[in-house]
Amino acid sequence: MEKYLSILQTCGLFAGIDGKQLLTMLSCLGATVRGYGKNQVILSEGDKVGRIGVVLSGAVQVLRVDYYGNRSILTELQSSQMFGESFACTDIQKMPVDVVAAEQCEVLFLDAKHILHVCGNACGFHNQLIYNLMKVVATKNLMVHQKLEVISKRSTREKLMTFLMMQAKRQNSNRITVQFDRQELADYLEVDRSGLSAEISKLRKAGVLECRKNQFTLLKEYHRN
Amino acid sequence: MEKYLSILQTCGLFAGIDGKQLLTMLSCLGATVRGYGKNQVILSEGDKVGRIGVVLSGAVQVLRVDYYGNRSILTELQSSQMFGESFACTDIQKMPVDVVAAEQCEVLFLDAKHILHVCGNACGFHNQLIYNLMKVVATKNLMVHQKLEVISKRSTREKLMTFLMMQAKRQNSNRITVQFDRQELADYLEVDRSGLSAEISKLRKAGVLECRKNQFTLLKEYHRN
DNA sequence: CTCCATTTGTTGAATTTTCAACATACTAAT
DNA sequence: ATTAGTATGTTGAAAATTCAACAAATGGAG
Repeated sequence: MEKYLSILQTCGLFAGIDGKQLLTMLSCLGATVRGYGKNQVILSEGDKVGRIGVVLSGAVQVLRVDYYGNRSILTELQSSQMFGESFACTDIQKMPVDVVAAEQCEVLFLDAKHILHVCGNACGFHNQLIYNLMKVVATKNLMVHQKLEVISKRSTREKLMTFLMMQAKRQNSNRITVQFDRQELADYLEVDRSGLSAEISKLRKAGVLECRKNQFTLLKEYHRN
Repeated sequence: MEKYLSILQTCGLFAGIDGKQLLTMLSCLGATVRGYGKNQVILSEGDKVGRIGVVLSGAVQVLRVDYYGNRSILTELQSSQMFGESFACTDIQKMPVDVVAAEQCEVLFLDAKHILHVCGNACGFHNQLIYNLMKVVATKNLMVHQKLEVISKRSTREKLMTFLMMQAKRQNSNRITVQFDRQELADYLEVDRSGLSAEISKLRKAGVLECRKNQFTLLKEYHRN
């Protein structure tokens, strides 16, 4: 586990917990590590809720696929980010989403019940852990809200621009590196891929943005119309 | 405060805390109560985050209004439900949404920092409170996910049917009472009101549902096409 | 370098949504 | 009961999205 220590220390769940104690906790929390290849399914919709995942390397996507196979990407998580925690903290039994490897990756799993319910060993950091978990869940909540703000927009153009401006703010730059390819971006924005490409073209011609592959640059203040 | 006791005891934040202790806590948490008339703004986008609201009576709506005045209703909260807690638990400073009285209502406000950070009085229930708060936040997360699932659908019909089936499941009946009027339902589903009305008509003619005012009845198993 | 496979861009037709305007139904108050 | 005001339903035209099919560009593998 030691080789994962540095990445785990940047995980919100373990904030304020030093390395030595973290290692002790891991066994207490039933930690296991597993690797996945690109597109491999990590958790399926309907799976039993109960394990919390921490991305150690690579990236995973949280998504939903409906009856007709329409893929909806909820979020992409990079290393040190968690998944499953929000569901593990509620009373639901089954995962409402899929988690899939966006690329080759390693995932650490923890038993949620060991975090939520104080264990016999009385390891003193439970309160810290629960406090941290709450912050993680709240922050996730904020992320979902942001996604909601994006796809609440009615047109492809507004969705794209809202998304890009949000990313620009987050990355604090007008040059934005998007973690999605076109199809994935369309599946994140809940729009048609070809329509998205067409819209990008228009915005480029209008001088609103530049785009090379998945590198976008916002050129001027965007006023909707 | 005593007259609100029974409603507060059904609030997730105070689960497992008995009435007497609850009353003691309230003053410790800086509780205040205020009433609002219909459509009155309770919190505005941009307001300082920090107070957690509990609906004591009536109902409130959490919504966002964009540049062009398009209203997007995120959720409606009934008595004993909370708002603001997810934002108070993160590091953001400003509310990203509005909270408005859906009807005449009373709201109890608590200071978030008193819940998050142990107070000098060392009231013993802080851990319980934080644990409860985590569950509330996680459950809210689930709600946002459900809304996301609804508006991820591409067409008005799919959005409506997904919403209705979700409500039917929740209310455990094919007869669904929707808490929104048409315009509000449209603003929740992120679609055009008249288009929504037209779609309801079609579904009614197709024998999929009945609808009288805000009472919907699902008539047969719905298979998309 | 060439070839193959994948990704991205383009286009027009079909579908759907939105918009605007109006008709009808409903509610509450006088 | 009448009326004013609001909510809901209907319609056609305009706008936007989706779909399908293909063209162009990209990126690896051999």
